Amino acid sequence: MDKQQILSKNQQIIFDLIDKSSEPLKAYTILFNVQKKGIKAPLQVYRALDKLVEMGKIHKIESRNAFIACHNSSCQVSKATAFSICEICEKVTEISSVSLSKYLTNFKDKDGMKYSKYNLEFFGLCKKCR
Amino acid sequence: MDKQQILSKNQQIIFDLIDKSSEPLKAYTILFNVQKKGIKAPLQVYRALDKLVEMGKIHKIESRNAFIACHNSSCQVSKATAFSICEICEKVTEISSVSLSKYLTNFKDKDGMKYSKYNLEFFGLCKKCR
DNA sequence: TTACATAATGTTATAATATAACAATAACTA
DNA sequence: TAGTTATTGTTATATTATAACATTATGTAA
Repeated sequence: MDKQQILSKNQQIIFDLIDKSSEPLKAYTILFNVQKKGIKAPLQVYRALDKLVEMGKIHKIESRNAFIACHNSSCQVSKATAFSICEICEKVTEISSVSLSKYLTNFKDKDGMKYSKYNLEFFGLCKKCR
Repeated sequence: MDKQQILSKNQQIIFDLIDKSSEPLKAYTILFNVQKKGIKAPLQVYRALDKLVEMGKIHKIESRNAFIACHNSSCQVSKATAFSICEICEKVTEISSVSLSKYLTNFKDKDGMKYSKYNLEFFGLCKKCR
């Protein structure tokens, strides 16, 4: 899907909130923050989140049940995601390493099988917390 | 922590169930299956799961909220996990590739930071579903 | 421009996943 | 054997996510 596509009203409201956030946002945190904009129900949030993930505009941090905006300009990595997560301050950074994505995209398991889609989460301490 | 350590009663019951399962098990599926053994409450299950994950006896498949037994004999990979997940039949296989774990353990981000812990989930179609 | 299809929205209810708080018991250790 | 830590039991509740159904908006092709 094309990242340049136009967002619907709810999608735009929720994307804007996630995009301007400095940290991953959880669904109910999002809900709380967009209630003044008329989005009242969890399902409205989850539906927008699903679509935004599909489009590659945001990513879900699976280990945290939280969402961050994609910071890779290139579309093709939306199915090949890697993040670093600080175990103290919970800061999450999207990793955009060409060599890493090449390595993982080309990785073959012992049956010779390749996987076009993956999600990688690194854990450790960020600069500040070390 | 040492994988050879003795498990407590609840830990053993829950580990045995996960270990003999051919697919990842969810917490409430586990609960249902161990009620006849006297484990009645979700918290009893979650506490055992937490400990088993800590010990490296089981792993959590984050994208599925489910748990599988570790099938790597070597302890040192309990903090460096990789799985393949079939998007049709949901079959999950733990990947034990020395080159992959070496690559990821030695991976440095653009700040030169290394991460000793990671979780990688590959998605695609398994042999049967292709 | 209208009919049809598809996407998005709104709403209520409920399912599924996970933890808080407190009390009691068992196992380890000095 | 006293003190400490790990484990268990129990009730209640918090958090995350989806089902089901009705409605409105948008895109598309005759």
